[in-house]
Amino acid sequence: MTEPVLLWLRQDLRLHDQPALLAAARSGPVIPVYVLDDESAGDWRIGGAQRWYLHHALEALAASLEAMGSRLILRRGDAVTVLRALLEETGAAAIHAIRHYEPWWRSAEAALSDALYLHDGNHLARIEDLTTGAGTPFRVYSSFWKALSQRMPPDAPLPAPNTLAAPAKWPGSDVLADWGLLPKRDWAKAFDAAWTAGEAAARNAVDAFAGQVAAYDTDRNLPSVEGSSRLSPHLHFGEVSPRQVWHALSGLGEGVQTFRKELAWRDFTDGVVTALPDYGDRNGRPKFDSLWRDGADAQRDLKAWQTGRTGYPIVDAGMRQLWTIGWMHNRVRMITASFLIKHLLLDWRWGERWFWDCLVDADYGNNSVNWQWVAGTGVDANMFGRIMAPLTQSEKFDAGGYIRHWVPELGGLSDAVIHDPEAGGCRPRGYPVKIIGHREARERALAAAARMR
DNA sequence: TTTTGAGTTGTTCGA
DNA sequence: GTCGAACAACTCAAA
Repeated sequence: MTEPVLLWLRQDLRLHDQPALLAAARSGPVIPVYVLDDESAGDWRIGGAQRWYLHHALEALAASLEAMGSRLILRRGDAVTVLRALLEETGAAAIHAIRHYEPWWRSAEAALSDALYLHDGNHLARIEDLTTGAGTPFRVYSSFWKALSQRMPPDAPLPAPNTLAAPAKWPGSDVLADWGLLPKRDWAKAFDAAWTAGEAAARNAVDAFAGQVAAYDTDRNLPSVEGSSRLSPHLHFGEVSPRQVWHALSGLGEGVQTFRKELAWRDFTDGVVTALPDYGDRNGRPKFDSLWRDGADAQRDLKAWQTGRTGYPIVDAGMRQLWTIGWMHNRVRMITASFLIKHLLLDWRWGERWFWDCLVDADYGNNSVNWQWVAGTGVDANMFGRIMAPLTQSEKFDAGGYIRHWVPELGGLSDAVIHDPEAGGCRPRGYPVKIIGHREARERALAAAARMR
């Protein structure tokens, strides 16, 4: 009997197009392992919403593996320590895993390098292959896309293995329910209705989106329309790979190119955080370090933003959607983020942390890069002085239906007044007045930025 | 090294 | 109400 190998699963919870799984299967008996690691990542350990998702994703993956006569071994602790112990315990010859680019995973991979075989599978291309003429990583998306395009399409997705040999003896496993991943807050019901985790569900989501992608160009910007892909949690947990998505959408019309450009952002942002590992914690441009408000008033404003009580309907709708289903429409993410940073003049990291805890799709690269982009503090940044006008955006992208759905106090208002009830002379019961006026907020932010310069 | 052109997602103002 | 121009401004990528 040959020695078994460990298959270390992280954000790649699938059986199809899983090169680490295929390589492991070819080498002999396979012990699939998921390690719940709340230590390596420090403050970036997975947040509450993702724990809910992870619970269901692991449940689905374990069922698929069991259908193949295999198992999913669950362990908890620092990943390097746990895997070293498992190598010892099982006599496994090696670990196979898909490469990930979060800084804590890169450290763990380096620490295990003598036993670890890394495979590329969660990106459209190898990050290190995409560099500028000078050999440095891209900091500007459009240039990155140009370089990536030349390497597209990605290779065809790989099949799932037919069989998976079991080891002579299975190591012990934690019981998933004992991990306490399901939240104490009363989230579960709305989450259940919004998301189905698992590889099969991910495939269904891709199929459903394939039917809509032709209209993606216009519909993705309309919060009231289901025009975005809703694939982000599936992609984050690797229930589907980006190249599977790329190929599944081939030849489906104009919107495909636009969507693929969005898909490529995952690759781009992982390149940025590979070059700048603390990008989630540190301003890309240090001069912004002292721009933000602090103190009790700032905390009160943060709370109003988090709970969707700013008096700006589009902002409040977004924040309540986030809290309720662990996800927010992309355009509204921009509007709410810009509002926190510029209208409330609060540190973007406060918002980033909130998103990290609340989003089922929170990705270290995407979250950091996009917050810094909106804030204007980063590489490839928007200018700070470009302040989104929430009321204009709400009207322009026709968010009336979206607001009525997520802000029940405004459910009875017509499109004519819903974007700005105050200006329309409406004072709906229980809905707060604006926390700050748009013009006033804009002038305050611009003045603060001018002082900084 | 220097220069040049261009940059995910806008807003406001005034004609 | 609609439209185009002005806005403000810094860094990156490539020639």
